[in-house]
Amino acid sequence: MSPTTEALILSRGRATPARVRVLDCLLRATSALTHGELEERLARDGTLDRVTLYRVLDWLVEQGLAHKISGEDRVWRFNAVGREEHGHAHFRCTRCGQVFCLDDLRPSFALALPPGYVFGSAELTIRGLCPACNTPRV
Amino acid sequence: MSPTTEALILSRGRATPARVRVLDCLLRATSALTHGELEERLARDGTLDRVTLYRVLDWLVEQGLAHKISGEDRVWRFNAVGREEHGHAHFRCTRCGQVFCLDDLRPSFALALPPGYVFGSAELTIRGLCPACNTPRV
DNA sequence: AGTCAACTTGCAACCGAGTTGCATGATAAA
DNA sequence: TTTATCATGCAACTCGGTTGCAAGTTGACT
Ligand SMILES: [Mn+2]
Ligand SMILES: [Mn+2]
Ligand SMILES: [Zn+2]
Ligand SMILES: [Zn+2]
Repeated sequence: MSPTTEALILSRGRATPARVRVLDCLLRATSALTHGELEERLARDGTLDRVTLYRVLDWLVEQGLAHKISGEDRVWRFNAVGREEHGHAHFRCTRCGQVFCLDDLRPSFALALPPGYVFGSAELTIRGLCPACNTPRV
Repeated sequence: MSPTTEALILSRGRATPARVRVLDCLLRATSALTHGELEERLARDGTLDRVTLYRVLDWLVEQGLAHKISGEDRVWRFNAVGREEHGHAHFRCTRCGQVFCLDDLRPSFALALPPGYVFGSAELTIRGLCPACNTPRV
């Protein structure tokens, strides 16, 4: 819909309606979305096949326009990738289950791996309460 | 089998053959094991129902004798818990897929959460090459 | 424009890790 | 020994995700 979304996709391949709709939805979201959540939101303005949605998501990840987060509920969550490559720090709310990307939180760890291990990359997940779930009781 | 394993379980409940066999297998393992890997290893000395294995694993986790690790392949991996509560730092080999617990690696992060978020716990996963996969080419 | 290969979509069937219901077996307390 | 509680085995099920294939769309090249 929005021209920026379409331009983003065009820079990587064919800007099909499905791709534009999905990326648009991801860009608008404030937290990472599951396939099911996307399906629900997209259904509000037309139909989109389950499998097509899976394939569009895979394609977006492949193209670096989105990334997917694995969680404890065996469900992938997807998030549009901003201009900057982030440090993959994520926040999982233990109350509502939502997952937020902490884009500008680049954690610094001091770690010494046991001998023989070769460091590749690190992924940090914080568990706790998100702002919405952290409302003081009335 | 080993008396220590049986004692460990007895301290938490009934030491059934299935529980002893499973925990014994976990204690002997050098990396975290999937349900499938356990099934395979346990099959070598007798039969054990798939569902029973799932339930035994749940029970061990519930009792604090094991803990489970979620990964990118949507498969739980289980690991016996030593005496000390570890800091949940894990190493996932990007070549062989094995997951190792870095028990004595207690990473220190410097992180500042955005306002509104309440810190609960942190989980750190390192990706890279495990010692076995890091053999220099001959 | 017209042709054709490459890509995209939809549908149905499938996969596999994990779960549930229920009947049967073992165990421990009363 | 009776009885309630817990553990096991089997079948059927759930559910997120994948695969095969036929039909539709796109775009490059005559
Ligand atoms: Mn992220
Ligand atoms: Mn661990
Ligand atoms: Zn929340
Ligand atoms: Zn390895």
